[in-house]
Amino acid sequence: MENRLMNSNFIWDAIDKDLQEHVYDRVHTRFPPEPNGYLHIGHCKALCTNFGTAKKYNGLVNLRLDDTNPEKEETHFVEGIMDDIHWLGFDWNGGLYYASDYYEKLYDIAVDFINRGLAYVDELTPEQMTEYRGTLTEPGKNSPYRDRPIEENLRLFKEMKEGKHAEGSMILRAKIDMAHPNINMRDPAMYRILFAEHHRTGTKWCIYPMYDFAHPLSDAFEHITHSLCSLEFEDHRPLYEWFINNSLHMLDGAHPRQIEFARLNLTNTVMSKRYLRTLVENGLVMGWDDPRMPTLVGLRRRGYTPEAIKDFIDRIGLSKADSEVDYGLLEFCVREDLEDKVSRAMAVIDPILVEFSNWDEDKIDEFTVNNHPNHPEFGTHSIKFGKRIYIEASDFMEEPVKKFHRMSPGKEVRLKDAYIVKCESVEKDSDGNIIKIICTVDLNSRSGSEGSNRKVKGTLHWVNADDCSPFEARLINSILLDDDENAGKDFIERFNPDSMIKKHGYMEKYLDDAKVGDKYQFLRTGYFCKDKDSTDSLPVFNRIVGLRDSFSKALKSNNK
RNA sequence: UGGGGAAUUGUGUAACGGUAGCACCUGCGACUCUGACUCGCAUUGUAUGGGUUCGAAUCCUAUUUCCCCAGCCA
Repeated sequence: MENRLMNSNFIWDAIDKDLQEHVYDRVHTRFPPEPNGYLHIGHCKALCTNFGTAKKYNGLVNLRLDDTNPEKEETHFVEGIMDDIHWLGFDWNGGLYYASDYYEKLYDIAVDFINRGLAYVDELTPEQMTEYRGTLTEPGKNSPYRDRPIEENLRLFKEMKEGKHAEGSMILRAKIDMAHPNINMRDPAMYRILFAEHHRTGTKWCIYPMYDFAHPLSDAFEHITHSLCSLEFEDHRPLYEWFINNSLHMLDGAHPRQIEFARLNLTNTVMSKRYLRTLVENGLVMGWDDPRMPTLVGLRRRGYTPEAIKDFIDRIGLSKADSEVDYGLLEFCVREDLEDKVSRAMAVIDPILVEFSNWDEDKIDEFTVNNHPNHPEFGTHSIKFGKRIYIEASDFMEEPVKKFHRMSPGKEVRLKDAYIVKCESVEKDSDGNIIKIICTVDLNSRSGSEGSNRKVKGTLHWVNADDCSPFEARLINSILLDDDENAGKDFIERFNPDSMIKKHGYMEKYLDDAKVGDKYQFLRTGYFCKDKDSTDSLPVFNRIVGLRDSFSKALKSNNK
């Protein structure tokens, strides 16, 4: 399925050309997440692009944890990232690396830069730095420390490393051009002082390299050929080249090429780590793996499959144009993948009681039903039919709208795999709420018999009231309110209080055997996945995605 | 207002001077013991103005709009 639809894209065109012109004779990519959170669907595009490209060219791909900021990074995120990548079905055949593995090497290169007058220790305060940087339209100006002697730079940088200077008191900067039209080239920081504990190197270091310095050199150390990243790094590319070109004598010939592509945006989805973190930390969701979260662990818990996600990434293509993909495409991919993979079963989410007036109290009929309508190899299971059943409350209307092919007074409807029944009357409580629907069963219409062959408008799913299990259905909606009314509000205020609706319903006994993670299609209501919150007495099922529903769509457009 | 990018149907993406295609969405129909699946049909597009050419989404030119950059984050 991988790369099934992606016939070409501008990156592969560029690589083809590189190979043809012998700029490179192999392809080696890397996926460099920062371990400061869990991977989300947005990372997935970068992930699939780097892993998929390596695979297409029979090349290698490295996993590199870009851990140059000790203040944000944690080991359990590293583990989570590796677990997610494996879950997707990828493996880093080029090896596992950490930017922190290169601290020593990077330090040596930094010293070499100082020796060649390409870097200096600056003692401007952060505020002064900003001021000296200039603006988008005005050039910056040189720091008074810019031309201090090499020996002094060497001594100061060493002292920085030895912890002799306070955080923020000095930094190492590349000496490029304070008047450069590209702000990234105005003497960018290479090292800052941070007395923080690093998840891998502990307190060994108190100076840490910046992304712009560490990343290109890490690529070079690992002999990466194509460094595929997102568009916001496009104007860092000159810097990327600068660091590499000025380190060539310290490298063994490797010269990676950075190519940028547009990142994934999805409708009704926030992908900023900051917001996801806020949701977790404020307890608005149950954790990084909450089924509402666009994280891979969240999508996985909800029931999305790796195949569906990878197919989605293939379908959205790769380009440099900013875009926003309709979430419906992801849902389509999930449905398409699950369609031929999971068994069907019946569960009523919003139950209403139906009683049959012409059915004896103790009479029970039993049916053998297919687990999948198009795949006999999925086997069968049995269901029991008795005097009382539950149907979906929305499948009954006392005064039906037009084209309502469901239950209403005087009309016949088929109960899936059982009988054709007719609604005779309803019982209401003192407030006028329907508490029971009275039906008659057409005894000649038993499923499988000749009498069952006649056509009736609708077929409903149901469960036997005396032979079913209670369960909790979690219906998942958009995690934030994204309508015009909420557009300008703070993220927290935009959290959708109805993002997860819990319903108590009844399911057929067949589903008692489901294990956490098992997926089913609940007939007519959608695909569901058993959640880890399940208990022995109350199984919990997340709705992965609903079925396509042309009836409710038609209803909506009629009402407009 | 500096620099770097991008504009093809509702959405996403192809077409690399020669029939604007594909997928999703949407609509209509067939089928159906899931209003699902499946199948068939259909609608809608080259940001704008000039130019080159037999021929332009593609080349030139002038505009317009949108995105990114002023962390000691990545």
